[in-house]
Amino acid sequence: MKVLNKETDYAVRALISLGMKSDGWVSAKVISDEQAIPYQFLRRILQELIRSGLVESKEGAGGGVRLAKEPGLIAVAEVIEIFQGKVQLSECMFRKQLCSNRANCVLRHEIMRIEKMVNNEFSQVTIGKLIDDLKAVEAMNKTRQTEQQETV
Amino acid sequence: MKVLNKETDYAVRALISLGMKSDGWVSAKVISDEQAIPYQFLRRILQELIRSGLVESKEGAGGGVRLAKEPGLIAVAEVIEIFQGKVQLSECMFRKQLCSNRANCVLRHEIMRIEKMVNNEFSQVTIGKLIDDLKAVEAMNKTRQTEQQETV
DNA sequence: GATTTCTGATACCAATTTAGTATCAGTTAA
DNA sequence: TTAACTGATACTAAATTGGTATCAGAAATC
Repeated sequence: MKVLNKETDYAVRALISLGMKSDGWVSAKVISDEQAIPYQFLRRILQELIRSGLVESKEGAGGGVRLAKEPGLIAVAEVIEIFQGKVQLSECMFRKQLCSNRANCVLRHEIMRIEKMVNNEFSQVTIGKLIDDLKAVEAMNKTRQTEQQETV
Repeated sequence: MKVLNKETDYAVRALISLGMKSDGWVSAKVISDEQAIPYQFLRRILQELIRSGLVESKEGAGGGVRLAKEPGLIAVAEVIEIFQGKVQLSECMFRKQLCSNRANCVLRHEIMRIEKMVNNEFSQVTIGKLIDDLKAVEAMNKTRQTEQQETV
C-alpha cells in the first residue's frame, strides 16, 4: 500500500528546495539537478503547483519559480490533494449512491475516522516544518563531525 | 488518494459475510450474491485468504469456506497487507539504499510516524468489531421502525 | 535583433497495476 | 454418475504511473 506517488514525492522535495532559497527565482533545471528529479517530469509537476497557487513563476531568461506562500503555510496534505486527490478509502463508498449493502457502510464509518486522522496529520506537516527538521539534522551532523575531528 | 482497492474491499466484505454465519461452510456463490461481488473475482480473493490462513475451505458439494479464526482476531490491517502490502510511503524511501538526498529522509521520518498510526488503527478494526457495529446499526433501525409504526 | 535561458501547454509513450473473466482439473455429497 | 463445490492458473481491457518530447512564447543579454 503505497501512500505517496512519485509526483507528490517530487513535489514535496521541490517545495523544500524552493523553501530553502529565500532569494529570487529558481529554474526547474536547478531543482532537477539538486533533487535528482527527471527534468521534464519536474516541469509538469511545477506547472501543476503553479496552477494550484503554491508556487509562482516568471518566464524568460533569469526567470524560474518560487514559493507563493510561506513554507510554514504549505501543508503536505495540500500537495497530496493536488496530485492524488483527497484521502479516501475504496471509492465505491463515496461516489455514487451510498452502497446498497450495509456492511460496507460500517467499514466506511471506521475508515472515515482513520482518514480524518491521516488528513489531520498531513495538514500539520508543512514544508516549513520539514525544512526546520532538515536544518536540525544538518546542524547535528556538523557538531558530530567537529567532535570527531577534535578527538582525532 | 485511494486507501483500499477493490480486492481489500471485497475481502473485508466477504469476511464480514462469513463472520455473520456461525454455521458450516458457505459457498463463494452465496457470498458473491450477498455482497454483489463478481463471482470469479471473489473466488480468487477467497483463495488468497485461504492461502493466508484467514479462511479455510472444504472442496466438493456441500463444501465452501469459513473463517479460520474468530472474527475478533482478524484485523483489517491483515487484510490490507495481504492484498496491498504493508502501508508505506513513497517506495524510494524504503527499498534500495536510503535516499541519497537528505530532505527526503526528513519527509520519510514524518511519514513513518503517520504510517505507524494508520497501521495501528487498522490493527484495531477487526471483522468482529465491524460485525458488532453492523448489528448495532440494524438494531437501531429496527427500533426506529417500530416507533414509527406505533405513532401511525 | 539575434541568441540564450527560461516557462506554458500539451501530446505521446511503455510498463505496471487494477478489476474482472474464463477454463480446466479434481473433490465430495447425494 | 452427476451436480455443486474448490484449486490453480491463464488471459484481458482499461486505467494509472512515471517519464519523454516538442513547440510556442517571454524576457534578459550579447
